[in-house]
Amino acid sequence: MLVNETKPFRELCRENGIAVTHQRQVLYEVMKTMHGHPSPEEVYARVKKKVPAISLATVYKNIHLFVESGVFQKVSMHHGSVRVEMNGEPHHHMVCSKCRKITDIGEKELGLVAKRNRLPGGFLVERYAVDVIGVCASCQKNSC
Amino acid sequence: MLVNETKPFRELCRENGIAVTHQRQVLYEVMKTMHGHPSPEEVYARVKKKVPAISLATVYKNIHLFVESGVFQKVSMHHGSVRVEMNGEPHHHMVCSKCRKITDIGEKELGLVAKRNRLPGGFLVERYAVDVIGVCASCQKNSC
DNA sequence: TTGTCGAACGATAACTCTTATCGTTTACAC
DNA sequence: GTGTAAACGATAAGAGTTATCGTTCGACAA
Repeated sequence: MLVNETKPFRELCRENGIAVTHQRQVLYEVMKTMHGHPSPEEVYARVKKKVPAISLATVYKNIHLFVESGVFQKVSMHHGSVRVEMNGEPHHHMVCSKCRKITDIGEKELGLVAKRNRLPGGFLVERYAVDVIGVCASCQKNSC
Repeated sequence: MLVNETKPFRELCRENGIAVTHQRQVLYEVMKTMHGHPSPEEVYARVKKKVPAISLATVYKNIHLFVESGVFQKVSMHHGSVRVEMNGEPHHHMVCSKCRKITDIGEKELGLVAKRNRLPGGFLVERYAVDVIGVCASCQKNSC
């Protein structure tokens, strides 16, 4: 499900059976450069600079397409709205309970082990999504 | 933050500085009997049977109160809406990627270890919230 | 290159979930 | 009992997202 970063966009579309449109391509290029966990609105604002006539609906529709195709991932925790992430590496999230900010943490740095393929009840594991809830360094200083 | 199950509701309110109202009490009693991860609408439907005149806004307001007081927990992942849970034991969630159903799994059954108090960047850990994404037994059978 | 057709687009209405507002009612302290 | 602040119910408003629909555009065959 990981994306070959060097694969041209045109080929990526063919694989997923979707058309190559100007809007779609710009959206993809812009999203690739965005870090963190942008909301659809944030993506929209960025893309609008390059394609001023683009519609918010188009942004939503294509974000769904990209997520369904496995090009980007959806993050739906601890936010009021849907977020996407372009980080293809296995990682988890540190969520600050004060400022709500979310930071990525690599699977190795987190150091959780003991992964299994099956869990009680016959649940077949695909992946673990770990949110570490706590207080970020900045909020500890400011004691906000 | 864990709730003493035998503590009367009146005392619980006094501790948190909130008034004891009929609606509040019924809401609390009803929620205590609900399992899984009900939405505010589901809670509302249940409470309405006992207090037909209750307003959805009151349900929302009191759910917030209960969550802020630590009486119940909020679950905000992988759902389109806010969910609450009354399970006071430390546990995590198995999320089926096919049917979106969420099942609790105890911390011990999950078997993850290596918890730390500090993470890179000085992040101070309060707790881990683990979502195991995969396919539930029922969806494996039905291959839906 | 051109023509055809279905997919994608933009604009915007509609929908869902949640919160805010406000006049009325109720709990609690005195 | 009485006064006051909190809580209530009804409902409007707001945010985020999706659906609708008429128009435009990309893909593919001729």
